[in-house]
Amino acid sequence: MRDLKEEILQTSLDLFDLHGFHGVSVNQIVEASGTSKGGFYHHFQSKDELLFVIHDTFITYVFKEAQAANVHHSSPTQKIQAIIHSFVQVFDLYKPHISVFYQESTYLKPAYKAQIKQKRDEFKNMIFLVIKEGQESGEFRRELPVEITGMAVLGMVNWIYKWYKRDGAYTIDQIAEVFTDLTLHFLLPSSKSPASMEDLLHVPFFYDNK
Amino acid sequence: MRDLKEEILQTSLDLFDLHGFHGVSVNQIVEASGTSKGGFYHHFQSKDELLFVIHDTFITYVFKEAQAANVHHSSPTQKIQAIIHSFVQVFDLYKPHISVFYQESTYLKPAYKAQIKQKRDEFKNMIFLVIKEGQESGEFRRELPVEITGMAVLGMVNWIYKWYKRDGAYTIDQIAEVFTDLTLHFLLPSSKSPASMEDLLHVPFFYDNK
DNA sequence: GAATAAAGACCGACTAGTTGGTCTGTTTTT
DNA sequence: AAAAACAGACCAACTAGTCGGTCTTTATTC
Repeated sequence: MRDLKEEILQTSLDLFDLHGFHGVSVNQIVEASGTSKGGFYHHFQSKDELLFVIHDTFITYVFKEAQAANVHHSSPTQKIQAIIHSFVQVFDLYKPHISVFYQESTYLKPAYKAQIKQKRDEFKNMIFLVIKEGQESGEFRRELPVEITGMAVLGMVNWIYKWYKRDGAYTIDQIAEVFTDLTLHFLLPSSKSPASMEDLLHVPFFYDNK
Repeated sequence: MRDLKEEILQTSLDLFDLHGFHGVSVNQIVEASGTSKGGFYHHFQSKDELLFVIHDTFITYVFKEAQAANVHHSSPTQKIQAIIHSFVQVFDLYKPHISVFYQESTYLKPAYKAQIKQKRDEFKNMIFLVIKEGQESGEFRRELPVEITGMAVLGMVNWIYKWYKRDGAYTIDQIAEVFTDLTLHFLLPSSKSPASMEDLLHVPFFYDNK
């Protein structure tokens, strides 16, 4: 009656998050999920397929979220704000998936790796496009090279998985707000930046810096 | 006559970079280095020690560089500029080390892991301190929470290892300049930002954006 | 400087344990 | 009754690491 496949996924997700893909054997997964080798291989062709499913679940979600943010807003500033915000939120929702995604993608079999890479690139290009769009409309600083700037944003956000903890000093919302603040500060021309920022950022918890 | 230990290090570094720590067996290392099991275990106590040496080499270097930058400059703005610049350069010098450092640290044995973590934390704290110093002196925006802002900088730079390639579209110097530009743009108060920036950033290759 | 001794560098067959995966059989659901 | 869901003993391949032995370099003595 219980969904064994889901059980295996959750269990292995937690184990991989703790010990890495190669730090966990199929036997360990099987034991921790309260099943058997037979149970495992009934639902997954191989350990590698399990790894792929984890990757795919996550990247598919992120991409759809970004796409929604892209469609529902008109100005590049609003778009990048929405993308960063939803993207950062993901790190609270999908923490274990993400750890696996960024730590273990090396070990994906070529056929799987290619699929993941494609979706990942699409997401990356969406961010690049928004930046370019913003530059062309004159909202964003034209001096910035799109790729480097885009990778800066991606790096800043992606790195969250290395340090974010639910019970840490900052909530995921606070992180999202600061990161959008930082991003807009380097994207928007300095003249525009301070004045119009006040409308966008409702500076919630910042004043506790003594 | 050749330095076998160094040969093993370089070879395994390249192999780990390509296939990950667990994707490469000691036998493969031994074969690719043109030596034997005996040769390997004469120089390294275990495969785990090899992993540690790679980690330690890199983090020790980075920390010393940052420390130097910290001492040789007085103002926080100059410090953060120097730190980012030298830090980004490292990604050209130590690419394989860094891949291993960020991908495989999960697999360090506890005793080794503790050592690395300490050095890594020291480096992180140096960046936090510079930001805090800048806020206290009034150079940097006081609204920003130190930790989140610091992790943004770290993430932005650290992520380089995922995408930088020597024969890519941008040199490591270009990346370093853009990243310091971005960082100063969100650290410095908006009023200061544009005017004083022109002195700091000699905007070299930016005008090729059509 | 030749002879000898000692230490370090290196070799490779071997082992004990673990790994992902299979296969036959049983139970449970449709 | 047939098909899907699961169990668990089993296996071949591979793993990190060992160990007795050899070669090469260095130190010491005559």
